[in-house]
Amino acid sequence: MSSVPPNSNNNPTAASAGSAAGASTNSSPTFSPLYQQIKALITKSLQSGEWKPGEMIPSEVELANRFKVSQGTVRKAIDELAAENLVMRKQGKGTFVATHHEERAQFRFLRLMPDEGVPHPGVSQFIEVKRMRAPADVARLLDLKSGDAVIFIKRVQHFDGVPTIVEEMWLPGIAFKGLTAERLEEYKGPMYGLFESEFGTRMIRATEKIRAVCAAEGDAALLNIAVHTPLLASERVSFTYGDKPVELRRGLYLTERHHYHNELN
Amino acid sequence: MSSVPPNSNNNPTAASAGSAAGASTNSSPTFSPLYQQIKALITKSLQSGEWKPGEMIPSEVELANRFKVSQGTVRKAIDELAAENLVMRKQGKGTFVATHHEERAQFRFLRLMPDEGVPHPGVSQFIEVKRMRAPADVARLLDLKSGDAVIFIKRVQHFDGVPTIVEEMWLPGIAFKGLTAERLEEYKGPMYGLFESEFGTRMIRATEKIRAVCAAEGDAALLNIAVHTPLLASERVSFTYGDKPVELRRGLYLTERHHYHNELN
DNA sequence: TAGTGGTCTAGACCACCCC
DNA sequence: GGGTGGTCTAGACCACTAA
Repeated sequence: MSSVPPNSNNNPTAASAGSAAGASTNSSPTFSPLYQQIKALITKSLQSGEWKPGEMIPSEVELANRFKVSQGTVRKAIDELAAENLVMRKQGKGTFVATHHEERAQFRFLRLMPDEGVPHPGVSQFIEVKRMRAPADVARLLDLKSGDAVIFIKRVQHFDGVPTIVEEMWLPGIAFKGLTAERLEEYKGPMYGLFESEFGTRMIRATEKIRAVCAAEGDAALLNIAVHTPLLASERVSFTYGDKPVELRRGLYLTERHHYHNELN
Repeated sequence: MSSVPPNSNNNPTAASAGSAAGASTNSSPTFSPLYQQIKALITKSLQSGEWKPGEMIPSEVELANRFKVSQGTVRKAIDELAAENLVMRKQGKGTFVATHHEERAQFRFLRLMPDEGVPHPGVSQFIEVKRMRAPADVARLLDLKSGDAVIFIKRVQHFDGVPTIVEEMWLPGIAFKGLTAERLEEYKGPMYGLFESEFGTRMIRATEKIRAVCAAEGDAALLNIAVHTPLLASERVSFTYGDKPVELRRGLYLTERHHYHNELN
């Protein structure tokens, strides 16, 4: 295996019906590079739970042997997974499945920063947790049918004793069966950590739309502010593996002692 | 040069006083990898204007020869520069210095998107352009002394005929000497394109802080809205090479038919 | 056809971590 | 000492672009 011409377009598994190897008349669909195929295979293992959040995945050499490719190819696949925050490399130790139970990951999805001092987790006050049928707009964003069961959560978050965020969340009822106010209240740590550990759903990406609005009566009362105080309104959809939407979150942020921080590159 | 042990910690230029090569007792400062040094050298050439925005930089092989390293090392350096949007690779053609004169780059720093339809550039209405002395807060953010000369620009941007953004900008007076209302008005294309082509300052990164506020009288008049309408208030500091701040921009965004879009990864 | 970036390999050595 | 990821090299071939 050392002096043969490399890369006869070997498919590392028997997954796809391989065809058209070295021929020059490859037409449109364009084959994906080996390392992309490896990346897809590793992602599938992550998704299937073969390696759990926080655990170490096999070493590069081991994966190279398993897939019958060079270490360099595995490396490039893992590089991309690390760039997408699906895994985390630790020199000298190994490569680990990313998890929401970590300092670093705490503020990955919450961009609201205190004007002064360092970011720190808030204190949750749950207002309501219930099962309901998904309204049309929620169903559309979560890729469900209108009327499908969803879990609804409403909470207020306090920072330094100041109520700052009021948010409503909708989660698919099937995947989050058994999520109750008690479970939420007794759980210490980030909510996405709970979802990951207890419900096997890991959020890996989100999109957010932000507007400015005026506080309505109910929200003003919860945040202990005057009606018509300007607030940031965020609508966030979070996705798990396979770009599947699994959470809709609508938040109102009080920006008197906080601001939404963003880096533009 | 083929069978010698590689990497005797050769410095590609005579820049730093090389020391401590293979010895095992390297103490704290930790040497940067070769490709990082190459990256720094390429960045310096970009900054000095050796290759201008839009131009092609030398090929990987050529740079490898120039720096006396392998093509793979140059490649890794350029990979990072491409990830930071300093250069753009085009397969089969070459690697090009990134520029703000491009479709792709138009909306890199403006995250305000129309609720319906595709993003498109707005129409500028310049309200005021003048030289002034930097107030303390502006000076601090631009890394100037209080009272240093700055260019002040105020404009309204219209989308589909609707005034949507009112923003104020401050630029260092020295770097932007000769920037007048006429120059701004006659220039077609993105403002950062003008700054890049006419003033040799390329914005490569920015940070943004966003809050919700109520429209004051003056802004309400400019945007043709009621006083106290909620608006997004953005404070953006843009940086050029070497993390040097070169623009402060304070904008108010009307979010009735637009929203601020963000991707969380 | 020649030149560019993109992929893949194989092997060496380094830096870091833990036993 | 032995394992992990990180760097660096050298050389082959592929895919795309332009003359």
